[in-house]
Amino acid sequence: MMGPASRGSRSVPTMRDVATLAGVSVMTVSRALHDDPRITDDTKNRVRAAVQQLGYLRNDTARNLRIGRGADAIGLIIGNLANPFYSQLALGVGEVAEQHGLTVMFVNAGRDVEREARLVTDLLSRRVEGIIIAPEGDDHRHLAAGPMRGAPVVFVARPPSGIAADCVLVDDFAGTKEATSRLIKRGHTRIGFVGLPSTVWTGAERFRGFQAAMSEAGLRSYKRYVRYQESDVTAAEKTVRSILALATPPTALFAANNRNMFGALRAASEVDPPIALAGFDDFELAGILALPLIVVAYDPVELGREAARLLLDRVGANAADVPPRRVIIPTSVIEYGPVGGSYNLFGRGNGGRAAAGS
Amino acid sequence: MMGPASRGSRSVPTMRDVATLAGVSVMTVSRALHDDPRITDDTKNRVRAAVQQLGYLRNDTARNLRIGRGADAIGLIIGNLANPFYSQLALGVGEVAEQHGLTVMFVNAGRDVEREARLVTDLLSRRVEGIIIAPEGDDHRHLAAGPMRGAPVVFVARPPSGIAADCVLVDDFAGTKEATSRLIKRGHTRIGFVGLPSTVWTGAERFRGFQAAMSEAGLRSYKRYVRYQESDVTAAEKTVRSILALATPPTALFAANNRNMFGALRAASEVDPPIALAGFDDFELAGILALPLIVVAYDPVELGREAARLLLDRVGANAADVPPRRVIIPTSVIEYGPVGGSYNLFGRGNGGRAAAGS
DNA sequence: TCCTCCTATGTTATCGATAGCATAGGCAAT
DNA sequence: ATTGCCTATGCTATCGATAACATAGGAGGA
Repeated sequence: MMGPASRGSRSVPTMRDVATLAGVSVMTVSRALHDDPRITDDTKNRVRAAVQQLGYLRNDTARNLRIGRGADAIGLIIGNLANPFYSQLALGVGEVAEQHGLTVMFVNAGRDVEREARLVTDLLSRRVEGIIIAPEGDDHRHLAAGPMRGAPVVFVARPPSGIAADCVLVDDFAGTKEATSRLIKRGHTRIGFVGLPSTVWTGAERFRGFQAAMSEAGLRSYKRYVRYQESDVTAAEKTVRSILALATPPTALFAANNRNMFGALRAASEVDPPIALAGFDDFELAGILALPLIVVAYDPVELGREAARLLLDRVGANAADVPPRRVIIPTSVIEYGPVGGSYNLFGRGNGGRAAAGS
Repeated sequence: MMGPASRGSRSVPTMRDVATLAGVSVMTVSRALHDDPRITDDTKNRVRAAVQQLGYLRNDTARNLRIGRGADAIGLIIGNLANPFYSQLALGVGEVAEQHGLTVMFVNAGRDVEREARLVTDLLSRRVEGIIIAPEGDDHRHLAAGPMRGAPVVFVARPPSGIAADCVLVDDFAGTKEATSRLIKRGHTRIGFVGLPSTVWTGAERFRGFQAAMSEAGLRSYKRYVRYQESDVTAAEKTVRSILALATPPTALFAANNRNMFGALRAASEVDPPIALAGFDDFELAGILALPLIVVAYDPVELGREAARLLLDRVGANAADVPPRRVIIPTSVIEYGPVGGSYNLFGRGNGGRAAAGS
């Protein structure tokens, strides 16, 4: 039985323990484990045997402190991981980080700037090499060089405002404009827009793209079909339902992100004939839906990779001289659905045939 | 201009710098920052002013070393974050971790056990408090108490084999059995199964549930409709297409996870009348698809939360005496689509009406 | 007035690993 | 044989923060 000294402390073996067991000094252990050529093979073997026997594992906390490194990690502050955009982004970041022997410390972004600032200082206290962030508001003072203590920061999806920093953006404007134009080309004139809060840069940019396409086509009376809201499927569904209930409903809608698109799809599944939809973010089932569908596609994973690359580029190197860089991830417009012509889609009106096998 | 001494090292201020500026000792700074009641308000203010002026931030690496803690983080080793199952799991883990002031270090699981073992030791070197893992194969020796150096480990989605450890599982068997029974109740007798490799526990369990339902109904000749494969949408699509091309195709299919379900949906969208589908994992657009659809739903976020709870329960406490626990996340079966009756779904045969607004 | 006690602060040792310098022992050269 | 050098290993200080112990100086009691 163990005395009170054992309360919770599993007392991991240290290098000193290895040294004692191997009958050498700690420094010799350190050198042996780094395969220093000055250490005899015989000694190395004794050390390695002791390491095996004790199950010794280097304490990176101590090591990092001594060699002046941080935690060998990068911080990632993003929104809801349940949103595929963010999870794919995280995937890309993790991929590149691993190639550099770094781990990713991820934390969920706060709703408010204050919380976000706390997360930032927390990560900096943990001595991450830098931070990748999809910031919430447009007040980015807590991400300026001062508060960041010189650690690099990369903005994703939204550009820094008021401070100089690298960022990776999606071509929101061009993508939205092109997709909207395609709707117009298909003959739609009454087009609605289910947008994000205009305080979100992405939301503003996408709306700008929408406006540009409409203006160029000479369409001006779309304001009553425009809505802004949070990224929430249920809320979007409600919003779209209200738009569709107007006396003269639009014949097409642009959804500003995948949350809004899903909400729109739910609401649109109730109207006949189906409304045409366009929206930002591709999704897996896009190809099998029986309604005119246009999506603005891009690669969120690549966005994450690029952000990590920009960040790591500044880590270690004296990159303070390099001016802020801005990488734009290109978008492409994909037209799914009936218009493509060759798809064999799920059909309306076969509800009665449901229990096909019965 | 800066001399060569400035190469890359941003030289963050230390507690010593603060002490010097405030005209006190480092210990006084430490106490002041911990709001020790023995320190004069006057001194505290001087210290705080110095902290402000220098932008000092506590070095948690040093602190953790001294107080004998690890990195205040938990390791998360999971499969592809692009799979919503994993990203939601990660969300739940992060949620609970944050409540305990811990961050999550996540790394992508390896394809092979060897890589996985490397990731584990790497995380342990970084002194995480414990590890949550969705292991790849069924050889879990690298996760035994020895290699884990006594750090707790929690298995998610798959139980530990050959070692004692906590785990959180989904009720794969019951969920699959119930969903399959519902298909049978709807009159299907020729039911296929698009499964995972049988080496994956989840895959085996779900197949067992499928078999149980079929046996109970006296259905025995389903073997030719059973396939196993990797979790890949494209591969699943191909597989399902080949099943549907059989002389006597099944009238219903069970897809063992969301990847297979999506592949099945793609393939099934090409046949008429639509095949009935059932599958593991709910998905957002399930409610608007015009085919008989049954899903086994559960909460992956809660699975992550529960795993984190189990892990944290063993951290710090002398929980070595607590025997391994097994938590089962319940499933529920949801029937979507035409059979429900009240849904107004996308319809077949309106392909020509596509450009509705034109 | 002197001595105690308390209070605010300082000193030292420590966490575990590692850089830099120090040293013992062997071998070669003179 | 003695000097000198080289090689394998050891010793000490250090990274930054903190626990444990130490101390100066003032307040209060006799």
